[in-house]
Amino acid sequence: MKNKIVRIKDIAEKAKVSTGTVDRVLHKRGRVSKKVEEKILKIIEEMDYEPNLMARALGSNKIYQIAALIPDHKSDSYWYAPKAGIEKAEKDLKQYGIVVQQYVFDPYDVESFIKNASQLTKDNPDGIILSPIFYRETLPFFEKWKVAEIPFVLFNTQITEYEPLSYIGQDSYQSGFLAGKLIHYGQPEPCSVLIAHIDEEISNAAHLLKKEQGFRNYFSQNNLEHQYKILRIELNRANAALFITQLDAVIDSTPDMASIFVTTSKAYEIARHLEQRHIKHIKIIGYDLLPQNLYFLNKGAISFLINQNPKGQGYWGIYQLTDHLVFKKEVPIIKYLPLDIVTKENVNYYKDDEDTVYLDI
Amino acid sequence: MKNKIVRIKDIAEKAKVSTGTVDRVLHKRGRVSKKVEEKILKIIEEMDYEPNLMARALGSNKIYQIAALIPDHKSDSYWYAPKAGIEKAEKDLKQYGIVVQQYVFDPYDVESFIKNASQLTKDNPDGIILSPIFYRETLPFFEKWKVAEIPFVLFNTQITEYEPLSYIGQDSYQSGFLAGKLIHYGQPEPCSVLIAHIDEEISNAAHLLKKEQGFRNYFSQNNLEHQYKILRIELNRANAALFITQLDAVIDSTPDMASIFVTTSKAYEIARHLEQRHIKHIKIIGYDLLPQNLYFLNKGAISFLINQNPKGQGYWGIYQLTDHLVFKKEVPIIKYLPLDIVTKENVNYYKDDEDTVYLDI
DNA sequence: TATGTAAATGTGTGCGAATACATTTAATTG
DNA sequence: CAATTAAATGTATTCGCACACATTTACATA
Repeated sequence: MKNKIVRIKDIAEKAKVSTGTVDRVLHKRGRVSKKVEEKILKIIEEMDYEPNLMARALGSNKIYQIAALIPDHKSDSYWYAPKAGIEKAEKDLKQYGIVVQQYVFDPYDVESFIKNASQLTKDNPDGIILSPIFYRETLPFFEKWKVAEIPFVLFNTQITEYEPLSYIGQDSYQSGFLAGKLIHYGQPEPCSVLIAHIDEEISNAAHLLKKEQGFRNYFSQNNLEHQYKILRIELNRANAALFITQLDAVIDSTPDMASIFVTTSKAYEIARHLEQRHIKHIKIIGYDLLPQNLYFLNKGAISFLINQNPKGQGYWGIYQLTDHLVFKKEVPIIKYLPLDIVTKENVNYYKDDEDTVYLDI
Repeated sequence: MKNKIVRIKDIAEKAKVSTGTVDRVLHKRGRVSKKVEEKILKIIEEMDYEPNLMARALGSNKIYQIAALIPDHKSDSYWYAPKAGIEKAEKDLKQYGIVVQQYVFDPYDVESFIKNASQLTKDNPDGIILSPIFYRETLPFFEKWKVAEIPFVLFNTQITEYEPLSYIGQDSYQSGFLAGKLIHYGQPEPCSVLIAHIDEEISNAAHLLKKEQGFRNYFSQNNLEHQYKILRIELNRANAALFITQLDAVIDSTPDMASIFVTTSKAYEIARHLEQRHIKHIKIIGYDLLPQNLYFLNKGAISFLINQNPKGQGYWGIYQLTDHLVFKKEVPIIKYLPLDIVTKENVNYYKDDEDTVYLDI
């Protein structure tokens, strides 16, 4: 009942030492005799001491430089949201001494990535957040950061070598699985279904393959293989004519195609094309709430979007780093964000208004 | 570039007054000459002063008593989650001087509500959070709290008279609308659909009616009225035999019934009964991730659950009060939580593990 | 002009922790 | 055993703000 807040001073009194000694124990700064250390630790345990985070942040009066290595949203608007999330987090956490320096690279240019990553490394920040979209080129930097003991957080794309402080993103496999369910639920009759990978070099994009695999497994695990024929296609918008030709080819040669699952955020490209051809019976499921996708979602051309919450990913990344750096909290190694099913009727609550605050129970 | 953090002291220096005077202006404590006040306000504006919230909370060293007037979860397990959310928030916000006192009433006993509300009022807390499930009986207390200038936050159930500090919950109408979509999407062929209200006195539960209305409007707005026949039923578990009789009656008299929309968190009761009768072709859509619901969701007996995030509601309520009391922030009058569509394939990411943290971008 | 008084303004301390620095104690050496 | 030094422990100040209290100013009144 009467749980008064325990302060360092209280611990010190009880242990009959000074606050300085307690502090040393709390921060493992050494220079404390084993005997005393043990006694203090025991008392801390007993009294259930919890540091006052505000006093801590105030007293240490430190500035933490966090580096954000992110793709340029001018090259791919998907990256606008993580950037926004990062900036929101910076604003919220400024009071704890968090400062974020952005290093923006061109997602279609490896050199640009390397250049920025090098500069970042030279600047020696206290923490790093990045989306490691270039697998091979990222590894050497991980190595360096490990050596320099700079914690780094990954978002959007997961790389398991050189264990990061934390990964924030979705379970790609499960999201594909979920897409399978949504298509199956809306299409109980036998039909053909198309998986469309758009705009990514599939060989280098492990998460797209995972999505595909999850999707396929939904049908196989539910013994639906004989009812659903699953096709796949890789498209690239760089060559618009080819894009259309290839898409038309598969559509025209598959009269019973009922649904298309787009594994990237480019579902709107398919929707637009189907609209131009006045095809209405093909349902589309895609990812992410880009304005273009929302347009077709509201028109009914896209049935569902799975929200990867890119803004939340950015926000969370900074948040986790802050927890680690400022509050010395333990941070979950993997933070899977929910697989939000977004449709015309609930999209309003996922669209991002500036005031949304991320909470986490 | 060089935006050093602005402190009260900086303002005082620039205005050539003492920090005390600036403090008085900041807190509108009066006792400052008009001329000086204006000057200081101008400087505050110019320098874009933002108070250091930690220093503030630390310096004021105040304890805020928040009263939580909540239904007993022993009477209805739905209320377990909000309570958990409130307790989580209390734990997280303890460091800011937040203490929550719970007043638990029996949701099936108006007297119990009144008794607790009276006691609460007598205890004169700094803020109140409640779910006003008894409409009529709540209003007089709102009146009192308004007079006493105690901010109160509503969750789960919205009452618009006596504007509260904030309402946290879902848009019931829209959630019904969404349920309509989900049923329509999974059931494109003409059929009958049942709306089931379980365990609530419908006349007093405005939000259930809103759900029903939203549900019906989905079909009418999409010109589906002639394809879908919508039935409704009110059931009460208090009389188990009657419950079953009534349910069976409507099922047996409606051979083309394809879906049931349960407007409360009791979808599992329907699912259980259908299972006992070995009926598998009827799809169920309900609310909330109660363990019993999850059981049938994972079995496939319940197709979708709309997550009202009751834990989040509780958490958010306390959080908003804290923002208001401690940080003097402006708080959104309505905080609609998203209409999460939960199905077997994504339920894992909505289930509540203890460590989840609510974030809010 | 002296005095009383309210309004206006200034000052000092504490909140809980971090940290630099000061002091005490113990161990080691010639 | 005193001198030296390293290890262990203690103390004072700071962070930015709130708030109680102290002080100064302005103005009215006798």
